Amino acid sequence: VAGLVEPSRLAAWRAFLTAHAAVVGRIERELAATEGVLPLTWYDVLLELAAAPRHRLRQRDLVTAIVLTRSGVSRLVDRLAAAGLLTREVNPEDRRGDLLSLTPAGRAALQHTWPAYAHAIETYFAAHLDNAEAATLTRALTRVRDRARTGHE
Amino acid sequence: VAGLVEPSRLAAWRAFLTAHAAVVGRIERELAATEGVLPLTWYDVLLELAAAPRHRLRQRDLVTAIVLTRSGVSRLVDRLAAAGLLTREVNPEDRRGDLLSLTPAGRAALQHTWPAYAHAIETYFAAHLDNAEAATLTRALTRVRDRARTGHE
DNA sequence: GAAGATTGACTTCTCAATCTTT
DNA sequence: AAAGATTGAGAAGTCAATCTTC
Repeated sequence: VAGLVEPSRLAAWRAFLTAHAAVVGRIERELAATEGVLPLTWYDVLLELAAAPRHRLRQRDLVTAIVLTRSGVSRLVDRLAAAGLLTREVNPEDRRGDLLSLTPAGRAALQHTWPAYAHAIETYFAAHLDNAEAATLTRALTRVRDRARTGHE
Repeated sequence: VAGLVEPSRLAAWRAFLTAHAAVVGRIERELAATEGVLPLTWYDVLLELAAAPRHRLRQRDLVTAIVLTRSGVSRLVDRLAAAGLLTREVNPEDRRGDLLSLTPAGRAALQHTWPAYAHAIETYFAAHLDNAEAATLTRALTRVRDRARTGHE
């Protein structure tokens, strides 16, 4: 298990994998245990919607934003729609993809979830980073993510 | 979507989540497309076994090493055993948990997989980090992981 | 034909309950 | 009772094939 990858970078890779599993697992279990709070993925979808130009998105846009396959997004959106948190509206300008938009209930759920989510991020992630580390993580991981997306290789 | 978490740390959190999904997804698809190469989780289990003191571990040890629940480990080990990559041997000193050990086939698969895996890590992760970033990632993420594990709250 | 979305079949994981051994 | 492991039921994602609209 050596050669081929420079040791300090291999260590970074292992830390990246295990930290993700440990922290995300923790946070998700904590959210699941809290009454009326949305799971992480649901939150992400609604957040993207809230942040979108006219508060409307096609599923296509979610594929890259939340990093899921097309079918994964389709099923996730089904669940959110069934829960009444968003609606699909026909897009008159391109009937291939409906426009998703937040319902009032979706907006409320988003606001209600944020404090619990923020608290979990703070407790299990943010509190353990200093300013310089946070900046480095953002810069390095954003670069890594974008290269992986653009098919780099 | 503000307050409660310092913005630069929130950015780090978002980058952490999306980078993980993008990079791991990429690497797993690449390994899956390569003939005779093991999936990431399988590799991790065999690697832990290879690195263990007498090349033997209980499932219990895998729970923390590869960050899965007990039942997840149980099912994963089932698959590896069915594939002939490891065996369960009764532990005479404590019959509650079998000892896992690599078969020759498991050892061979490990060696055969490493070059492909190393190449993928290099291409989609390591190549995009400089030395300082790699060191910071390891230090910061290891700390974060260990705090999440110890129930920190 | 290409792009957006959906669906069936399948994989892998989690939780909760259970069993065995200590 | 606690620790290690397993199992049934269910959740959520992937791939490949398919359908609709551009």
